[in-house]
Amino acid sequence: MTALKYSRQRESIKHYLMTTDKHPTADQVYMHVKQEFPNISLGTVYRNLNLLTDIGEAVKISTPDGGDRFDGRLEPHNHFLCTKCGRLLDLELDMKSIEEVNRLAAENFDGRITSSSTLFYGECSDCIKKS
Amino acid sequence: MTALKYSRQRESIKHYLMTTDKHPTADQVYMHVKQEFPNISLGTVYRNLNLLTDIGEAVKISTPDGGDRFDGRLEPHNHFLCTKCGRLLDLELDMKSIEEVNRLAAENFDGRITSSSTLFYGECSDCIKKS
DNA sequence: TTAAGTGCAAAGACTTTGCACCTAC
DNA sequence: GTAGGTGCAAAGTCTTTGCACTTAA
Repeated sequence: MTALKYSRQRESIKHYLMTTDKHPTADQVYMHVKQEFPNISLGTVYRNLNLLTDIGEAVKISTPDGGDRFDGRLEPHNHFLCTKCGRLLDLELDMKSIEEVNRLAAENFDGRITSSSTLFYGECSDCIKKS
Repeated sequence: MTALKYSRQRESIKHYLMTTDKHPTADQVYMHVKQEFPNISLGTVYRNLNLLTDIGEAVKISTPDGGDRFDGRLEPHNHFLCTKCGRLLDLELDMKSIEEVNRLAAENFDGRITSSSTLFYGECSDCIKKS
């Protein structure tokens, strides 16, 4: 049982995640928070990202390319990964649809589903324009 | 332009992926194929898993815990990750539902969605029994 | 005061790659 | 014969961790 203590670094990381839609990697978070805390270390960033994820104040998103991405948007939502440029975008799918999908999935499954996350693949509008 | 040449090692890897439902990691594939090819190297396994993935004969699944998992089942389907024991299971969701989800997602999105993969989280039946 | 957090650097886990040799075609 | 594949080991990338120091409470 370990009490959570305030830290300016953690607040800064959390604030960044909550105000960006970039789904940054740990390293991108590090680069950003470094502007405010030039001495912060990557280890601290990782520790805090994992801590925030554990207590439900951030979400970790795994993609098939490269390192994990982090998201400070906490409502259930889904993501789109552009297979051309690697950009990860929020993708709206209303709560009702998400619940419906979970319900459908649960029908023939004997475990307990608590959440789901869909990753859509394709080409983002920027990449479509360029081609 | 690089022509694909037959290799017994690659066939063995592919066969293993097609006949197991274990969603093995690269290392687990290595351990298995090693029984048939004692000298095979982990590098070869990775090279072939990536090759198979590239040509669409295997699917790479990223999860928030540990390394990527590989799947030889090619029809669109989804997965369930037990957050207790880490097991990754196939989870049925009929094609129509998948298409419906993709359609819903595409509605308010200006990119092009080509596929989707949903990862469900929760507790598997074995872990429920034990608790 | 003291448990929790930090910075740093070393270690770990996972994956890729260069190279000399081997094999399908 | 030769482009492609393999085994091996070294290198790369991403992440975690031990430790001495700092800080919130």
